[in-house]
Amino acid sequence: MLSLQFIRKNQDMVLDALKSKKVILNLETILEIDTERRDLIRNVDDLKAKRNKVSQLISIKKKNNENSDEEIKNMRSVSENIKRLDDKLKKKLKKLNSLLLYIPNIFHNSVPSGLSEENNILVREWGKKPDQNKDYKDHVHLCDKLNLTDFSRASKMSGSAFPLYTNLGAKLERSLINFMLDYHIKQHGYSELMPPFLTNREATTTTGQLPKLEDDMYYIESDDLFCIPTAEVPVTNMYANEILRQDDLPLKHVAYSACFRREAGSYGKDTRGLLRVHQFNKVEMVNFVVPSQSYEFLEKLTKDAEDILQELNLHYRVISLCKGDISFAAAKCYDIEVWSPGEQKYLEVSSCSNFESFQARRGNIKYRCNKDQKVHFVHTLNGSGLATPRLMVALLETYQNDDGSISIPKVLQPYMGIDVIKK
RNA sequence: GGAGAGUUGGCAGAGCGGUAAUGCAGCGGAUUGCUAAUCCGUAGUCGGCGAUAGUCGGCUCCCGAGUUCAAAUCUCGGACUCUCCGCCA
Repeated sequence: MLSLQFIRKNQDMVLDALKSKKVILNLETILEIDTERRDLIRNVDDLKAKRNKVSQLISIKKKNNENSDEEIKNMRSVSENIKRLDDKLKKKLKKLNSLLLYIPNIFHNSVPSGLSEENNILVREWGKKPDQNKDYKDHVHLCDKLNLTDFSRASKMSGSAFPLYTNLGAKLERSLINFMLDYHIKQHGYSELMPPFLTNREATTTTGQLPKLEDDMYYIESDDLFCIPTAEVPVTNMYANEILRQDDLPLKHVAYSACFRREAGSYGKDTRGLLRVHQFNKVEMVNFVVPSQSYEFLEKLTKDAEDILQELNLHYRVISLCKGDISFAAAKCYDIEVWSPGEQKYLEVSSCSNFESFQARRGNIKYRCNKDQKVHFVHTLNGSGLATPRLMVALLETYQNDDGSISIPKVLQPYMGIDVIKK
């Protein structure tokens, strides 16, 4: 959410964000309602000031046993007017707020222009593509041969695109999660959380999934709760409606969660195996920081995610998303894509974003500044570190051997207890 | 699912129809000056005027509705926390 004051003063930036993020919304309407709002506030505040003054007077007269019938009579009509205007104001505010929730975040000035994927900028690459002459089997083939997943049986209980990991596949999944958690905690100083996987409407609005993306969420109607699409939702809301101490910042949390996405509208795209699934596991990093430092932390957070791929020795690249590719709530975003030898393409395994004060404003997350003792919104950031399905794809494919077995990377061996998966 | 208790400014805690005591902490200032004491100021938010400093006003005692000239205080509805009972992993 942006402040009305900001919108009033920076209409061009807001229009750019609306256009780039493909949000259809009439800014004029919002500004008109805002003007009406301010007029109403002025009127009703004047009346209330009058009421307060006269009430004071009545109180004094009563104490002195003086008659105040005249004042009381006058105040009756004043109060009626106040009520009328307050109702009107409340309706305006409600309408205004519902519109404001649809305004996307504005861009940081380093975000590349352009509306499509091709305009994303390659920031860096790490490692090398594995030997291009080798005959790489894809992960579906490998999982099948080594009994690591069982999609056809999963469909019996949940339908398509819900993974069922089996045997060493399940253990590998668990190992990846534990390795990543342990690594971020030990090497990067994160504190661990295990959050609820269902969140209410309010919390889901804070992070920006609602109201715009409700169709992409799994929803439990009887309790008005949403299955989280990422641990970002519960973790970011941890400090909702709180004023944090500046000395407590930065707060860096890492959390494992299952993630649920309906992927409405993306049927037929990347449907094979683990490439796009409705439920997956992810280790998520969330930062709460002082505004002046948030872009430093975005770089750091992205490196934290990259470290996992480096430890696993997997080839990847980092790209800076252009205006048209950045999500609704983000001001700037890096995607990390790992190389899949089986697919012969890069797969997104992490998205690291700075939301600046966008989520903080929606969730009312503030801190008290040491210097001036005033209260300001924090900046929130988050990034996957990492999501497992595509990581597993790249891992299995990259580490496959000619005899059909799969070597286990060194860092995972303590978790797996073996160094190779074979038939 | 049933019963009870509670929710007040960063924290603690009074007030129970006349417009938020007090204590502590933090921050700012004053004063005295021997590792401290004392005193003063200091919540958030929205709006008006003002270039800024500032200043004036509104709102805010968990949320919402109601009664009243006036609600932290009374009535109704709801959320959350704690305790007990029931059921269940």
